[in-house]
Amino acid sequence: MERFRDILKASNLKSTHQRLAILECIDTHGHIDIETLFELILQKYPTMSKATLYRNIHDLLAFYILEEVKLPQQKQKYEIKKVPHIHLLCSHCGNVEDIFVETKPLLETIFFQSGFEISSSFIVMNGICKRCSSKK
Amino acid sequence: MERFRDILKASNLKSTHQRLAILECIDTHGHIDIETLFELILQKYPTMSKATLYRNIHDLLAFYILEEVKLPQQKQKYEIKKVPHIHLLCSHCGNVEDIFVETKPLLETIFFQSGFEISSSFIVMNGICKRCSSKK
DNA sequence: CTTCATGCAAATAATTTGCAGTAAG
DNA sequence: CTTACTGCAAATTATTTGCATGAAG
Repeated sequence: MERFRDILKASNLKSTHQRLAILECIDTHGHIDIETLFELILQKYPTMSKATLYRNIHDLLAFYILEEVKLPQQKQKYEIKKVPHIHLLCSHCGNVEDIFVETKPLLETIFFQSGFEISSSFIVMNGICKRCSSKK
Repeated sequence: MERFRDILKASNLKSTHQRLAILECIDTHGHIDIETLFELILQKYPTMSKATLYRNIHDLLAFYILEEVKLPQQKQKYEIKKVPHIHLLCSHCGNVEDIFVETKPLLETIFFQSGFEISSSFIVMNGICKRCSSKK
C-alpha cells in the first residue's frame, strides 16, 4: 500500500516494514486490539517486538494517523483515522460496523440545552446488527 | 447513605464498610478512576487494599450497580449506574458533565439507514463547557 | 553518513489470585 | 454460626524505558 508511505512521510516518520505492517493490518482488519494485532504481525515478521508495537501505536496516535476506539466491556482497540463516524457494536456477533450519520441536529439540541460547544464526538451504539437479527 | 445498603441487599451483597465507602465516594465525586478512588478511600479506611477495590468494582459492575465510562485519552472511570445520558467532556477544564437528551431521532435514523437495532448507546461529546467558554 | 527505529531485556504499572483471618447477617 | 469479604503477598498481565545494533533516506 503506497498510501501509507505517503501518510508516514507527511509526518516525517520513516516507512519501516514494521510500521507498514501495523498500518496494513489495522486497515484490513478494522477495529483491532493490541494483542490480536501483535499476533497477526508476528506471522509476517517473526522478529517484531511488543515494545516496537506499543511505541508505534503511541506515535501513530500522536500524529493522528490512528485513532483509539474504546468500546464498553472490551479492550481498547485501534483503527485508521477516518471521517467522523458512529460505531455499531453487535452484541450477538461482536462485530463493529461503522456508519456515517448526520448528527448535527443532536449536537444543536445539546448546545441549546446546555451551552456546551461540541467540537467532536465519540458514539457507540450497542444492539443487534441486520445480519444477526435476520438470522433469528 | 441508607440507599446503598438497599441496593446491595437487592443483589445479595453484604454491606461492608469498604463497599459503602466505594459507592459513596463514587457518588459524591462523580466520574472517577481507580487510582483517585483508592486514594480517597484510604483517607477514611487506611487498611483498604487495592485487591478489595478491584474485586468490588468488578462485582458492582457485574450487578449493574456501577457503570464504566471510557473517555478518549483518559483512564477508565466509573460512575453509579443511572438513567441513560450523554457525557460532555470539556477539553479546557477537564470536567465531565451529564446531560439527558432525546436521542430517539438519531437512533431511528441509524436503524433506517443500516437495519441495526439499537438497545443502548454510549455517547461522549468533546468540546468546551458553558462555564469555560464564557470565561474567554 | 546520519538519524531515527528496532529488538531485547529489564523496569514499572495495572490487575488478578490464593489463602488465612474477620466481619456481616 | 455460616458464608461471604477482606488484607496481604505473590502471581499475572500490560506497558514503558535504556541501550546497543541496524535500517531508512
